[in-house]
Amino acid sequence: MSITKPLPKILVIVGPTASGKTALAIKLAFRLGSTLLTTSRSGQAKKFSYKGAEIVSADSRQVYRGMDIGTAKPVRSNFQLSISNFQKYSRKSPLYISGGIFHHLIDIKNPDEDYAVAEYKRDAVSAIRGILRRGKLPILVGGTGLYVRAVVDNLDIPKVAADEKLRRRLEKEVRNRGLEYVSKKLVALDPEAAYIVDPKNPRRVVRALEVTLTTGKPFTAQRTRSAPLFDARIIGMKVPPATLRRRIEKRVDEMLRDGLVEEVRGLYKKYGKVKALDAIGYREIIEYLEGKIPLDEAIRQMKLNTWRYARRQMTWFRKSKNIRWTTSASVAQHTNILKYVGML
RNA sequence: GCGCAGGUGGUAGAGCGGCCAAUUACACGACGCUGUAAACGUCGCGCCCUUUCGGGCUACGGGGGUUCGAAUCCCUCCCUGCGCA
Repeated sequence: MSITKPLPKILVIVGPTASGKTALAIKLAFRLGSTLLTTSRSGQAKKFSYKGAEIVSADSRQVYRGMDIGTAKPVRSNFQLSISNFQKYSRKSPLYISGGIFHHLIDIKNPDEDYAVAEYKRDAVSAIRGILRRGKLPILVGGTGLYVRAVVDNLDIPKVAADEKLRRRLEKEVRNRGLEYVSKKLVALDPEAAYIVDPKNPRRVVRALEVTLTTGKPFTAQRTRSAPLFDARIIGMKVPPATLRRRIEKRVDEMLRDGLVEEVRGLYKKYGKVKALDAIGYREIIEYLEGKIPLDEAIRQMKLNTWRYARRQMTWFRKSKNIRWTTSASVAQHTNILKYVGML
């Protein structure tokens, strides 16, 4: 038995859209920061080993610049940083600050750039390590279940980048010879795939084949999981369905008022129908801009699709056994959460 | 008032004598998914019983008929849309 160093703790906040994840994260981060000031002013010893917190976003659409209103990005504040502070943080991309707290992995790509889980995992892990190095608590916040899981469960994503040409070829094969045929082809090359890859899901079958064909090794042997990198303490936001639904509808209305149509018009003009814009709020408004549906119909669909997305998110997180659910975010709850991550 | 077309499950909309608890789509519900993940996919969806197979009950505007058998045919009533008055 070797003595292993305890894993660094991180706080993870998950939950459906519009459940208030980011707001909670900012409050917690802010509280850690202010607690520090109090203790140092009184000259007492530090009560905890972190000097605050920084947020790491786990949101597949907020990574894109310009997709602001429709993704409900936290409002960016123009915070004047002192030179020394600025140098302490990343030089790679401009800092994203909201509510006085640093947010990582927001606005890091243009909508026409590819970005996927593997890249996300790499970036998130490095962001978290940076935060830990600075002696702060990393708070991973997001609704993209796969992204969160990639980091928390330390998934080994096969290092095969998307090969558009190959994908197109395989998709064509699915159309011409049928999905069943292509699925069988996969199983012939990777027998394990028979009970791991859903043979009825073209996208998953194509990806598995993509990995198998380009590496010459079975896909299923490559999607493994390594020992955890962090001691993740996960908080789940639980909101009563009726409340969540109301919030979603209200938020969609606000997005429209804030100029979503103009935002989408600009992005669509500049980038066309790129993958990043295949997102709720953008899809529907594009339909409207193309004259396919009236605006009120686009809004109706946005509300509905957001709601259904929220449902799917809840399904995704529900099955995680180690989530500690919280219904409200009172000060007492904050204290409990911080105790949970060993911050108090 | 006359003529024509209709009234089917949460909605739209098929079925037009037995294979119909009723095609399909949407909504709704449950679930899956390791490089598109706000993506992609699967299952369920009248009620009741049954582990499975299956069985029972109530249903296609109301009522009444024809028939071994009706959502489907006939009569009648009510309602809706269009045309003519």
